[in-house]
Amino acid sequence: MPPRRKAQISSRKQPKQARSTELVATILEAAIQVLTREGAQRFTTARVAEKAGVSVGSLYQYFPNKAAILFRLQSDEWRQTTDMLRGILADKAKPPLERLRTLVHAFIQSECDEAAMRVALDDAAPLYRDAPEARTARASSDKIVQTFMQEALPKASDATRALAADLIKATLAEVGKSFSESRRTAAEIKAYANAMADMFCAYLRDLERDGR
Amino acid sequence: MPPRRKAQISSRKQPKQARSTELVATILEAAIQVLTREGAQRFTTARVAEKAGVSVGSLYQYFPNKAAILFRLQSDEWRQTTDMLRGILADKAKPPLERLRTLVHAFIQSECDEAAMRVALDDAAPLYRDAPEARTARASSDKIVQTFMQEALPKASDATRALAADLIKATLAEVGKSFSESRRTAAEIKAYANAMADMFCAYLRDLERDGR
DNA sequence: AGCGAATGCGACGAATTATTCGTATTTCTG
DNA sequence: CAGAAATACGAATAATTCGTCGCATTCGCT
Repeated sequence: MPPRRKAQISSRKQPKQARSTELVATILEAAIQVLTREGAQRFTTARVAEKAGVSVGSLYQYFPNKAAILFRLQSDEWRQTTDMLRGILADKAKPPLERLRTLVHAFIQSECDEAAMRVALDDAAPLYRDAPEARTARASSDKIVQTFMQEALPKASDATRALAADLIKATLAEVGKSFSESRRTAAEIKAYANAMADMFCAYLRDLERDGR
Repeated sequence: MPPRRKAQISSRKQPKQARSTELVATILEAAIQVLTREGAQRFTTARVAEKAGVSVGSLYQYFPNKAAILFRLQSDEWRQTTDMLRGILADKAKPPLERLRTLVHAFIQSECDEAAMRVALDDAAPLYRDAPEARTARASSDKIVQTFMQEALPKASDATRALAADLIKATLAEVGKSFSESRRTAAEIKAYANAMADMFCAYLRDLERDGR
């Protein structure tokens, strides 16, 4: 059942007519439903096709395999998130650390809003994680944080900046994920985001003060 | 293939003779091999049994299902880690924040030492995550961090302490996991652990200074 | 209308899988 | 050493799974 070797993930065929474009959209929507309602374990091409009211054969016209559907979902989520974060960090009217705080809140909130899907998508990660397309996608967010660090840590060395960027990026992503797994009230979410922002700010302030 | 309903995870039968005790040990060792070498996807009872030089039937004498084997591995790892951390935090000769720094280094290091297994075990998490046994196990580590926070943040409120404990615990666990996925040099590991410790210390110092 | 291309279908093949159960073997006990 | 209990075996079973293929239908266009 697991594809023996390299998983091709790039799309098999581009939809050329309106109906097939819509079909792809229908499939993706159904895929989200199946993923959130049934979980990663029970995410199968047959179930997705059935939910979409489409035949498996049609599905395989536009997605070379199961992993491709998952990767597409992940990719869409990802683009959406990075766009949001880029927008927040670009607002140069506010000081860097305040932007960072806004970012943390926005990220945690979005993570909690779609917790079920994020968790399921994460469970399915082994299926698409090693695809080359996934790796290239990651690089784009690195740049966003890197340039932010230039502003937040003007006095620091490049190495320090890179390390801080790595750490904050990982913390945000991973901890957000684990936090979203357990249902929380709005107040808890806010408190947690604040604490995380406090932690980041304290760290960055120290780094800048010591001028490393 | 996925067990339709609730996964029983507690052990089926206790080994009573020496040979069966050894058999269980052999199975667990083989399970580690399979998990690290083949990954979570290809972790099957048949493969484990084969690697152990044992029949599947024998395996099922002592493990009610596949998830039970994985849970057992995770459980062992977990106990080992918490024991180590407890030991580090108990050394009251050093000031709290210094102990925390030692702890971060030890944790990240151990995570990197067995990266392959940790990653694979994490990939398989959906199979055992929802078992009640897994939930109870988590509580014991909470206590360790909680009591440490009493020392590190004597002036803070209980709510603040709980939040800080949650945050640091999650960061350590999750970020350690993601960090271990990519191979790193010893120097990088050290630098990263230091940065993380810096971040924690900066945060805790701020909390304590403000006396919340 | 009519023709080629695009699209849609879903039964089917091939492959894996987890787990059971009847039987054979070994160990323990008195 | 005999009978019972524990242990070990592994072929057989029942479910799922992914992905394909030949054929039917619809679309876009002249």
